[in-house]
Amino acid sequence: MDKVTPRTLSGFMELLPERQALFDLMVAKLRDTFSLYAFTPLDTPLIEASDVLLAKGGGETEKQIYRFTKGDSDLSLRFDLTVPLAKYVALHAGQLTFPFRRYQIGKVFRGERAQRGRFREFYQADIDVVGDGALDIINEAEIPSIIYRCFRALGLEKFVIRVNNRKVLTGLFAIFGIGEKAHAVMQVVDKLEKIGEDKVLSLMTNELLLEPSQASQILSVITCHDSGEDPLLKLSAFRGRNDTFDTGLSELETVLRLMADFGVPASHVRLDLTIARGLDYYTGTVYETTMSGHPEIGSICSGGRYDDLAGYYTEKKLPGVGISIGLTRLFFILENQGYLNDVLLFAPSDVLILPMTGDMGPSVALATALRENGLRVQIYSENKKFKAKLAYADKLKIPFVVFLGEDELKNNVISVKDMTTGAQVSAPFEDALTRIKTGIASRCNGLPIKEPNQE
RNA sequence: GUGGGUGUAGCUCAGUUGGUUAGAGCAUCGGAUUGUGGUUCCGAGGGUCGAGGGUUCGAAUCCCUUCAUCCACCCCA
Repeated sequence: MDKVTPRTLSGFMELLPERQALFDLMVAKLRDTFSLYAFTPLDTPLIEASDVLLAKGGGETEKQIYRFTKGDSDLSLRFDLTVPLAKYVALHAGQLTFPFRRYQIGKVFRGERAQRGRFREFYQADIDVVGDGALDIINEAEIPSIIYRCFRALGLEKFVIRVNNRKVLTGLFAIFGIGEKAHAVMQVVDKLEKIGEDKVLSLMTNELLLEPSQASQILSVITCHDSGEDPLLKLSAFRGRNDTFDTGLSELETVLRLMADFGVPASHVRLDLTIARGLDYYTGTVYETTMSGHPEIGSICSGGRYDDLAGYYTEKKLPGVGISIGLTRLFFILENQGYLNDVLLFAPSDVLILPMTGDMGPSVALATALRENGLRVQIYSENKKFKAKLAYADKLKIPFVVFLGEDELKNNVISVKDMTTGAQVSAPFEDALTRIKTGIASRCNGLPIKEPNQE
């Protein structure tokens, strides 16, 4: 009979057990950090009614969304966690307490061509604060500081949180008299780092039909950081000529100042006027975080302020600020940069019990006793050759193997083999337990813990 | 959606101008060693050379088609 070829679709990640355990450790670390900042966990369905997910409509979303029908239902897989949040908040606004601080970690789906660092199914970790009617700007500084803490908690050091403000850009473009082209200009400016100044300049003059003098003036402001100038200083020269600009600049100054108070060192923050983000719902502060050594992976974290999150679902005005971490990308960066090397000792259990008697009773009782002492224990119950049993422990990197046979039972001891050193001793239960526990304690079974303040 | 590269064992890849029975490393399994793993040694299994068609005495190799995959663009986490 012909077998179906087992395969995993391109762009869908599937990990072997050891790497999966590491991935889960990463996620656990993030959850802990989010909790520190008083965010509450949330989960929403993977599948939603298509009209709900596509309420915003148009563009890439519609092209990339996985959409299907089941009977008469028109359904779609969520392509981010922000739209489901908007629906959730609009739907349950009456029962929620605002400001609503939630985090959500889950899979999202995008039907685009897979590439390095680009998946069709990937995990996002979102944190958002949603206000009722109003939301203080302090949140716009706290959110990126959480990102900083998360990344440091994972052991990452070489990353930069780029901050910008859309009001500053739109205001600036209005001052230059190209307000109606602001959106298109932002899109082009966003490419600066990728295609370079000359190409952006030619796009601006040739495609967007800006005056060459306008274009170069705009660029000189936007790229002033590269020429060693202080962007804030450069920008303040334009103060007083456009209300939106003035508001944006004040916001930007406040956010940058508060971020420092929230504990983000200047080395990890950068006012970058080139980031604009194509996403429509950002109205103020925007963030983008990239790894210094990995430009090819692109952004692993981005977000910003939106004034009207749930406008497609409700009359209620619900402003918010949020950020989204691309966990699947983040995981590959952690692996590639060797941050997980320290935890390669990860094993699913601390002790493997090899029963040497026909009666499994004593082994089961031993397993129970060890588990009651907090050890992760597994009984090898398969009828294999002895060497195969030890090889099993070896392959899974289980640090201790316990033998329980006639000799041990007779003398009321257990034999413990330390798989790292090869040393083996027979000792009474309590003695053996201490031995194992000390051994386990010296192993690293978590992600490296680095406190943000220990620079 | 547009453009380019690559498809040979479970994985990473060799394979000469087209020429006998398609190879290596790793992995797997067996043995050396039936109450002792990792190292070593010996051995074994595993392939419709992505698929279909064509040229040829002869195709993994050349041509066409198709599928898959990777990269770049678009867009994005």
